[in-house]
Amino acid sequence: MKRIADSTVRRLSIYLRFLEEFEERGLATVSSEELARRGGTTSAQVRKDLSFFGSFGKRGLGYSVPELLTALREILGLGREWRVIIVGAGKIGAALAQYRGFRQRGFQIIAAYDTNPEKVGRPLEGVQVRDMAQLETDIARDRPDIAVLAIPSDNAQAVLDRVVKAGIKAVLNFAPAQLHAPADVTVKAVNMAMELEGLSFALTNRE
Amino acid sequence: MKRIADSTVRRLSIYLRFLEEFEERGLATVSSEELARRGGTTSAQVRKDLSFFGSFGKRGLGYSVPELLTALREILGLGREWRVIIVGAGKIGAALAQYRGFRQRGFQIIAAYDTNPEKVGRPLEGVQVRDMAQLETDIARDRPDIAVLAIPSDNAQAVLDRVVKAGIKAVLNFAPAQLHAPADVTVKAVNMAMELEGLSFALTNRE
DNA sequence: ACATGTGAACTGCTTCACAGCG
DNA sequence: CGCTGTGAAGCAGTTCACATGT
Repeated sequence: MKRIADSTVRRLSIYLRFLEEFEERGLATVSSEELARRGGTTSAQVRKDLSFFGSFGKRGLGYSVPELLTALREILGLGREWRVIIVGAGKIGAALAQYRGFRQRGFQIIAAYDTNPEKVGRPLEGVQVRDMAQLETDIARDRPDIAVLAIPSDNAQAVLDRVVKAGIKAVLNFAPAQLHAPADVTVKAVNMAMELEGLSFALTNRE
Repeated sequence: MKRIADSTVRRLSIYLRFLEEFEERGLATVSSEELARRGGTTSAQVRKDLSFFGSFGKRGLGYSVPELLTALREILGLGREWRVIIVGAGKIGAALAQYRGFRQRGFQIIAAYDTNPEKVGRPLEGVQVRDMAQLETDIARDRPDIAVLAIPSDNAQAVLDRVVKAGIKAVLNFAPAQLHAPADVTVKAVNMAMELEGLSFALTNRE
């Protein structure tokens, strides 16, 4: 398959949200123009994004909401359950564990990990906290698809190396560190400090 | 000033982190090559990024670590304290309130806001929780620079409108919703669900 | 000799504009 | 006629390659 731009995938996620909303409201069809307006982009962009994956619309009419919804879920791989582990049972790990948006879209949190003996064994927001020492054996047994790193920067690369070696191919990193992984492993980063610095830059450099 | 790409600003944040580390280790100079290797980019990219703001290096030698550090802090607007409010005292708000990386870089959290009377009045991770009803009057008095939205999607646009109307020009949004604001207001979004969907896509569409 | 700074070339994402089809 | 689907054009960000300064 042709390589798809990151920006395209992010917009597909956005369209998906609107379509879910439209479905709830019982709307039968939607135009690229409508999706664009809501998503802060252009109708041409919407059509181009979708065109990479097929022809989902009807000329002169627009897109069937349920049909496009199904197509987008398929494209994004949301037609199945993904097994997720959270590494780090601190405040951020806890916030993630209780986040309803995950389960809702098929991301099932199967366990959290921490080194702190105080936390190990106790449930965290309904998720079992296990000892980091078990990480490799657990991954071999439970075969999670995704690891979320909610740990300090210092250990982030070391822990990434461990989960990668154990066979994980997708990682979401919350540590404010630039991590390196093999090409067949996808690493996405959420860096709050960096976003704030972007705001600081914007506030400072406005004419 | 020429418009600076978002991607450039993000990379400057990354370089800043490495320079802080280099300074701690007492290194005097660093080359664009070294910064590139650590940051997962190319030396030409590093030099181009910096060139938008001036000439900070010495040919044949590289960049002075302390000098480039000072320059980057200046560029990113980190030479001052930024006043931040957190709207939403839930789990995510709590995780943000205790996050040490903020204060460390000059982002001072002056208050959190919530509608829940159980939470109002009690401190959250050392931050005072106030009633959302006071939002406008407090903003007028305290003049925060940045608002962080850690609230459910349903209210996110309404709350954004309120803080914008009260004079806030920079917003960091954690709600998984596409928000719209006037052009003179910078809105950055952190969307965990969307990042996970990006991973789902990557896992699904690999050849 | 070495590493920066930068115009030029390139790559790839976005926008345009219109043919195609319901 | 209206709106999609899509080549072509336009534009922005990245990479190249070398002149420049130490």
